[in-house]
Amino acid sequence: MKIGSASMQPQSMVTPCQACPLRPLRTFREFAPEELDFVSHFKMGELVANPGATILVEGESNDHLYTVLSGWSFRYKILPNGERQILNFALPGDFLGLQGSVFTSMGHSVNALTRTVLCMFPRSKLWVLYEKHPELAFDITWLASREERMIDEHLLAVGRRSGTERVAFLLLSLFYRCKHVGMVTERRTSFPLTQQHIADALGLSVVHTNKVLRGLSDRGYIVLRAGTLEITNETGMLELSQHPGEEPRQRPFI
Amino acid sequence: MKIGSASMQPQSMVTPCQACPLRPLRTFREFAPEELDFVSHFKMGELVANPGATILVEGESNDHLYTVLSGWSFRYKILPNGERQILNFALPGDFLGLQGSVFTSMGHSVNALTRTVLCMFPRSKLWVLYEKHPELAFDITWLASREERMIDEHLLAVGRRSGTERVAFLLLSLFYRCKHVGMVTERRTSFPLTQQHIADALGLSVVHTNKVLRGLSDRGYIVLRAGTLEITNETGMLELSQHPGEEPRQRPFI
DNA sequence: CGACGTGTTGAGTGTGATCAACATCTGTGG
DNA sequence: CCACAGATGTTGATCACACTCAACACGTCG
Repeated sequence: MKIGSASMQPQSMVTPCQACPLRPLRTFREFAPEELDFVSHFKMGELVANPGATILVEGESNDHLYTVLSGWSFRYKILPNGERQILNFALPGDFLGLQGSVFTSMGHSVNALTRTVLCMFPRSKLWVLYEKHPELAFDITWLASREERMIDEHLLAVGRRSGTERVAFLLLSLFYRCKHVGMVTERRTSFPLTQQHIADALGLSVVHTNKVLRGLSDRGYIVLRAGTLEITNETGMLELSQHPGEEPRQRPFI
Repeated sequence: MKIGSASMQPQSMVTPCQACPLRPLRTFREFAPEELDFVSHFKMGELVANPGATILVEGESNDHLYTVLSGWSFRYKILPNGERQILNFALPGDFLGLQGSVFTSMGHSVNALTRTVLCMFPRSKLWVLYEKHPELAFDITWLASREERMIDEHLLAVGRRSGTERVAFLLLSLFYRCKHVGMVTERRTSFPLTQQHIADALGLSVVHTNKVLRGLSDRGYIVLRAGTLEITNETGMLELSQHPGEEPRQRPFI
């Protein structure tokens, strides 16, 4: 596997928070002018991670927090015997690296799936944020709670759903998340996961994952090819996977 | 199943925060006098939940936050088809109900396993905490991150470990958590879970869980009976389950 | 061109599920 | 005091979902 690299962009080249392409989306909450002002100073630059690049490493401490600006990445853990469990995927607007700022080290690693651009915030200023901007501190708690909720759902899927249900569940969840950040047009979204990623997220083997995907395609639920996912039978997918439905709207982000 | 009840105790009957039985434990961080003062006003009373009683309900909003003072409880989700997935267990010092205060509703339910006493905090004052006590706000974020870390570990276990490994992993994790809050004497701790609980936490059937437990007993790893768990071969358990070892020291609590 | 990552399919196997029966123990009511 | 119901634990027999192994197709890239 070719491991991509990650590089830091100087402040001058980055998109200023005032022109953030995500904030206008209906999904994200409004910012008061002074909040926007603080965040734009909080942001120290951007990190560009190429496909396959490692953004955060389990066991290491990290001096930065990140918000995904564009691209796909994923959080995962590795067992001593080499087995990988993908814990969650990160899409634009998602927050990464909190554990490494709050504890002495990260409990998981993060890799880029596609070229990923992340806003970098210095851990050293996190405390100022908590002191001076309780609303933003609250937002961080909110985001941590949302992450917890997503893992809870994921754990329920892995623990108590069959292979087919799991795959349908994951695809639907990711589809809805893409939709909320404007990445879906006409029931379709770009979808950079390999079958290995799906398998590692769901606790299945690649071979079985392949057969399940084939089954879903054959029955007309989805079309998955060339890095694109199309949900051709949303109702069917909802029933099949016992999915709770789309995540409600409006959320904060930093 | 006999469903227990939960009842609120008037302020006068409760243990004051100044005399909190948990705070002196080495596991928990020190409090500045003004923090202790705030928290003692933040605490509005205690909730006593009998075994089997429901403390929090998925889908409902809740006006209170809780810290477990004594007893065992567990967080879980139920699938439409009735399957239950236990997400985590809560021990003394653990924080509950954040989701219901931060979102409009809880994403999971919480039930008492034994008689459980919880400190109640009003959601309405959470905002004051964020404004006036950024250190405590940070502690809440810390606790949310810790919960996330525990679920990550749990997800890794359910997704990528075998039945035996999973059971060993869960027992060891709970054992270490008990140890940190002073519930272990001589490699033993009280252990109120039924095999059904273990199965529902690990995504296994009760029957298989029973056989696995038997196997662990027969091979001398554990002794589990009459509500007591003894780890008779800790090294063996660590190897078998590929467990990362005891959680590091000092943590905050509210 | 070959190497490698990815996807596909078939054959055989096994871990863990399901079904079923029974043993304990508890609390409840007759 | 005993009979009974219900929750829990135990064990064996059978079954199936998902795993492993294996081979091959296809694309991209050096």
